[in-house]
Amino acid sequence: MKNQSKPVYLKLRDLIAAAIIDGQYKEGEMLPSVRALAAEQGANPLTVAKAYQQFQNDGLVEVQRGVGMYVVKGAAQILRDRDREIFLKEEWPEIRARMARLGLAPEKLLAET
Amino acid sequence: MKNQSKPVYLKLRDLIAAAIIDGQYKEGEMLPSVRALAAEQGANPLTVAKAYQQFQNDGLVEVQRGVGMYVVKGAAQILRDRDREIFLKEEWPEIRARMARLGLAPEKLLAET
DNA sequence: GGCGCTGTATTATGGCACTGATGCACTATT
DNA sequence: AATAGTGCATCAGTGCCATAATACAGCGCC
Repeated sequence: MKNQSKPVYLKLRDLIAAAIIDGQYKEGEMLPSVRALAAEQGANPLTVAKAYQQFQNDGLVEVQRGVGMYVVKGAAQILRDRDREIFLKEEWPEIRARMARLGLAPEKLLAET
Repeated sequence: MKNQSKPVYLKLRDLIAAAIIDGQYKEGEMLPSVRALAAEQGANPLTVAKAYQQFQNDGLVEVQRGVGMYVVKGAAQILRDRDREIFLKEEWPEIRARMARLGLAPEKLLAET
């Protein structure tokens, strides 16, 4: 009955990415250890590691074995640019199409915020 | 990397819902048979049946056993209203938050279409 | 009745993603 | 050396998804 609409490691990935972009995890500083973040989020250390893995592959964090993982310089910028690209190219068109189908008026949505 | 790995039966569900809302599958008319849609979409008949199942449960289609499944009157309206509700309450806030994080201006994007 | 079209139920199987427990390798500090 | 903190690899368990192979049941038409 573990019904999560979204896998935990992806949620964590988004959480971490947001933290980096917002400067909560600053560049050059160390990320929370897998065990620490796992305890904080009530997840498994391995699941957190899997989330971190994504950032290693992209070269956004550097691993010092036995020490910790550090945020690479310029990671926030890269991350934001990349996410912006993905959002505009892949997600936004779908959102627009869906709004059109549902007959939602853009002006209304903007007024409500 | 982003698997567009959404379950097939959910993709089909969205596809059918969109078709009903757009009037492609008109009210009172018959939906494609499970076998027909399966062949057309390159899916398994059982998977299509699973997608159709969702609409039966919601009373949006009526089953005439041995004949076919028919779109109930008012289904398009109900479907659109329900989807609109979900979109506004659950998805739109997240989209807004994400756009804010990425430094994207909603007015600009909405104006461009 | 016979044929062909509908949807439905059953059972089994393979694949794959997610999660978890345990232990190991490495490093810094004492 | 001892200790405690890192990340990482291995193995296993679980659940969902999709498919397959049938078989069954209702309806319309000839």
